[in-house]
Amino acid sequence: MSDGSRLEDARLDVSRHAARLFWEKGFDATSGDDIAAAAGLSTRTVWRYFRSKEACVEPVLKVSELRFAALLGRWPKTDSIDEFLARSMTAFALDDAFIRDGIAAVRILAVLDREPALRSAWLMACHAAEMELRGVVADRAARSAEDLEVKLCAAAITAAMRLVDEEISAAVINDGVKVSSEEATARIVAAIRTAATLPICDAVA
Amino acid sequence: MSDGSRLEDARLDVSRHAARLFWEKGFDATSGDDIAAAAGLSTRTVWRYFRSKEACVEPVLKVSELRFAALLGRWPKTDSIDEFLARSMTAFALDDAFIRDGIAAVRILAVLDREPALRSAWLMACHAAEMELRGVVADRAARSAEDLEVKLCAAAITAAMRLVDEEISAAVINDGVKVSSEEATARIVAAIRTAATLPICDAVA
DNA sequence: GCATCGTCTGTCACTAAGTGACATCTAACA
DNA sequence: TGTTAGATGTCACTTAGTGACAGACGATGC
Repeated sequence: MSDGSRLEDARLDVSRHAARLFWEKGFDATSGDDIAAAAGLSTRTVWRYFRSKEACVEPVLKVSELRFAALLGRWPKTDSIDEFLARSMTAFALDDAFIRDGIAAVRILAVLDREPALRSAWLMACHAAEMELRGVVADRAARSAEDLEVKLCAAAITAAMRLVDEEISAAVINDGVKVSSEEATARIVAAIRTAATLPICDAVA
Repeated sequence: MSDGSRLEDARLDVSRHAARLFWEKGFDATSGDDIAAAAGLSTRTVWRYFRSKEACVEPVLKVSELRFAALLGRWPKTDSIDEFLARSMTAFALDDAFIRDGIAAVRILAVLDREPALRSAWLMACHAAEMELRGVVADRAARSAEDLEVKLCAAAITAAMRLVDEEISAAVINDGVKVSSEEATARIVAAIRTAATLPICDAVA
């Protein structure tokens, strides 16, 4: 593993602590010193890792989105989105890290209405995922990632997935609703299908 | 004009100064004191108006988007998006405040790649516009604004418009390309048409 | 017309977010 | 084994942002 990746792992670890503290104490009541102490490193290093306190939560929000984008990057051209996710989402969603980071993310998403700083971080995480999704769309559509239609398709899909994530998180955490993995997957698939502006959801080869 | 509106006007005025300073000096090199001095009020008041330095630029980014959303709110159900904007976009785009704030926004959008704090503010502004657009979509689709399909449609349209705004801004400021009002409108219309997931772009009554 | 009230603002002192400089440590490399 | 590059902690600092208080001003009621 390269040094860059090791640093990314370190940032993700700190981000997990930040997310837990933001969830337990609230954003304003959590200090940079709190985050540093929880993560076991100096406050200076926290500010080396993150450009702002709200940015501390971005990596853990981003990692779930990027893992999902990477999963979509392994989507065979011969499969529809339904076929592919029906087959792979269960194994993907059972992954330990995914569950742990997913819970952290779901908790953060549940409080966006009253924490603009966390919404800001979430929108930045979604934007990063959108950038990754451009590659997936470009590949399936056999077009350049710089193509405006590819960018638009990726942006629309990302927006749709963000909505579903927020809805499911609010339902689960705030309203106590139980949502099965299959149901969540079905809603994600439906959202991707509805939002996709290029014909990439069915087999393309 | 109510007090609330007067305060909003004050915040917008400060935001215009902030945007100009962020553009001229860069985000990091601009202090809260700088913004306060330029706006002619105390630093304390700047922090009463905004929750963070990056949030200072949100109002001026938001106002263009919200004005456009308000314009779409006046879109007759008997018109297509093309008909309506062909008729109303010129007068709308000639509005003095729109031009001034539009230029400020375009300049900010041109530097998003190297100013994550400004991108963060821009994404928050787009999110606010998305909330307004839900009403427009709900009205045209004769559905509730709480309907997930309405939310999804508004999110996809907002994402598409954001991309076009960013592309045009980067082209105009960074690449020196000239984009006419008619051309910008045509691109916005095309983006809205492509992204809309509900049948609202043509006459609905 | 004057008193009262609510809200906004500036001042002041302060906390917390975030930074620059320097020294130390450690892993990688020759 | 020595060198180098990069990460980290410490320290002192700047800047972002806050709480408390007093004054100003417009709205309201009598």
